[in-house]
Amino acid sequence: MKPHKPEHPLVKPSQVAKGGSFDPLPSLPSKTLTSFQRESIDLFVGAFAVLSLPRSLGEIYGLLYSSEEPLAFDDLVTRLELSKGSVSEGLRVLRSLGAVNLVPVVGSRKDHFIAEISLRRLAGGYLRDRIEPYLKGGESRIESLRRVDSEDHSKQFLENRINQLHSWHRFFRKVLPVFKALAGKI
Amino acid sequence: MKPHKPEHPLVKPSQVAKGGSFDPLPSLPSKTLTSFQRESIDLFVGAFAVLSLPRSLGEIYGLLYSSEEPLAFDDLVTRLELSKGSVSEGLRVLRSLGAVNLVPVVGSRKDHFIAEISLRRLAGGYLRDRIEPYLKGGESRIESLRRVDSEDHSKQFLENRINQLHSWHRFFRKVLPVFKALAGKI
DNA sequence: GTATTTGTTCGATTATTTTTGAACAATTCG
DNA sequence: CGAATTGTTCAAAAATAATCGAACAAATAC
Repeated sequence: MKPHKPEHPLVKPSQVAKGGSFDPLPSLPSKTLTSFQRESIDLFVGAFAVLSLPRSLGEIYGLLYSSEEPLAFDDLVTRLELSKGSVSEGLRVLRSLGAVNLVPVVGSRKDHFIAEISLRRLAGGYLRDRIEPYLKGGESRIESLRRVDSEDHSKQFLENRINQLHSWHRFFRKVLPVFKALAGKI
Repeated sequence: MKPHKPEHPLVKPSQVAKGGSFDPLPSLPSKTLTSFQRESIDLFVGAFAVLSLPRSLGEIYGLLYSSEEPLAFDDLVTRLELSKGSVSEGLRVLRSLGAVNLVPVVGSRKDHFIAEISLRRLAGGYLRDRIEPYLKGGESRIESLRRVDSEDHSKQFLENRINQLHSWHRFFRKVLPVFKALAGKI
């Protein structure tokens, strides 16, 4: 059956890669930010959205990335106009991903943060936390498929599918390290 | 400052790569499904979750993947116990991603669907729809950063950052095709 | 010790996404 | 032409996720 109406959006707004279209983002905090910082935040909010990571993470990373000096917790709260809760949580996740590092600043007892700028480490953290755990468990899952008996399926079909799953699995296990290695060259 | 309490989950449930842990998924439809189908659905729901794609998409793809014959719209509705709306929308997205194909079935006027099983096409569709648009626009965005004047930033710092963004951008533009090509070899 | 600063926690609120279901449109059947 | 089948649409509900903010804890300062 044909569609009643011609078209319809394909991806959800938060995942839309707003690339060339410079349509105004849902209003970014502007006060006390340089235009470089504003544009960077914008850029990273978009990049994080591609990975389905929340906007606040993109804002925090973007501001740190575009700041010459380490920023304190409090700077993030005031400049991004985020709540302390969001910043605390955001930093926790970013740090666990290895995207943000805590640095000591002499003469201050506040924590200070800088953006990790090694692509290798950025990509590595993301893959480690978000992709690899799934791949890791996949092995045994696929193996357990071999142990289901045919029921309604032809032996042939089952074997083809399971073999394919295996080879997909091997593929990703092989390619991720290659990807990381390449990222290390940047 | 140190955390008050030791730990806390790191990623949201929907993104958790439930790998080795065979904890029961939030209840899957079981009626009329073979155990191979149930396990496959489970597997793909997890894989789709890694990409932050909704559970219903994983279920639909998983069932098609593990079905020997093409399935009609209606089969999906009844076997997965999803609403017609969800299946319609799910198929629309999966088709647009190139993950599901419409096939003719003689003697039936219903639409019938099969899973795309070429990794090359699967990955290609995802990258094309979700990643490439962002990369595409990135070019001009980064270029426009060059035109902001220094304000508070040192010339040096700005240049470093912008050059790095450029090289990241080049990296991804180069690596994605390589990835696709590799996926084509499977 | 008491106060202040700094950051975390967590329940509540808001925002977003996903799913449902009923109305509707298109197509084929008789 | 109706009637039946097949699938789409879209508003509303449900589910999930993100953010806020007040209460709290830890560490240092005084």
